[in-house]
Amino acid sequence: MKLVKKKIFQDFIAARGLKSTRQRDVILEAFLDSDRHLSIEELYLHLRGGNPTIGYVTVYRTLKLFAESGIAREFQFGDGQTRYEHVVKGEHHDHLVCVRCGAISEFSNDAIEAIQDEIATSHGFHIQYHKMELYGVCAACAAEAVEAL
Amino acid sequence: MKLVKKKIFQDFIAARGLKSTRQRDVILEAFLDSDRHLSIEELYLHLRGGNPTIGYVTVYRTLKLFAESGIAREFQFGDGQTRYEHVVKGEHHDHLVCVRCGAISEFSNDAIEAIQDEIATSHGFHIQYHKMELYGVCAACAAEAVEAL
DNA sequence: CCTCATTCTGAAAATGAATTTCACTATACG
DNA sequence: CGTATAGTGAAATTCATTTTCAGAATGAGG
Repeated sequence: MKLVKKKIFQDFIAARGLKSTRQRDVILEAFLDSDRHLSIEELYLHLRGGNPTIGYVTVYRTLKLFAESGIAREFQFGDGQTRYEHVVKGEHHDHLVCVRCGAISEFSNDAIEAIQDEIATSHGFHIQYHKMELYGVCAACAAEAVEAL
Repeated sequence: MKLVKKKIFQDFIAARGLKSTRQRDVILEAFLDSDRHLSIEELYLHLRGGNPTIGYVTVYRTLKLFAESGIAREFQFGDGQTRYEHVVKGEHHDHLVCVRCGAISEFSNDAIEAIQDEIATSHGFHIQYHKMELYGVCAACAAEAVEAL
């Protein structure tokens, strides 16, 4: 899957007449290896450990490129930072966001997608994509809360 | 419904030991009369027509208060501005967002809510609230696009 | 009605993330 | 190689949000 995404990005770079650079390689590698749902800053800080360092702006621009190429999606979970996750076309999932610890987990459900299509059709609406997030307390935090009593 | 929301907000103000002011009254009235999904700036600009004028900061703070009191919800639809819509507890709906004209319409669907609960349960997750947005082209924009051919 | 402690208001300043600019550097095509 | 083109990164800018602070309004207790 990682190789597929690399290939997609390389093809995108080539088709656009863009160049392959050390920074883009390093950022792509780190991005694909990372946990999902990274913000620009998180990825930037992670990369600063590396050597030599890569600028914030380059991380920012490269993540935008990833999104344009289709290997990443942009997200806003309400904490003020834009987050990126790696995906491939066709793949889709939604999120469970813990309001206590901020953990983000994923799920997907075909039945919901089917109903969404029905709703859209009945409104004369042509869906391009959707976002669904369930906010609440994750199992780990709930357990912790019980212990604390 | 408008009266109910006013009452809720007044009770909230009283319970918190806050004061009732002309500005809050004006903002509440305008907010409840307005179309939903207003940004701070939109509401501020709308109010500037009035006389005398109310400051941006006051609109900002008052909308936050509305959200705390439970008569409003905060939203991010990806255009960089925070939007507020008026709701009452228990009421819930989701959104269809047109990527061409920005129009936002609402829908609600019990089947989806039921599935969401199941998913949450199977993840040991305690849902507090959820957000679901379908992005695409609305009927009006689709019609326009066809005409333009 | 006054008094006055408390809260509000709103202009201005600060913050914080995203985005642009620009001088310099790296890439890659010929 | 040489050079046109794209990329990089520090600094500056933008833009919405949030905080600060001095003066104004509110309302509870005289």
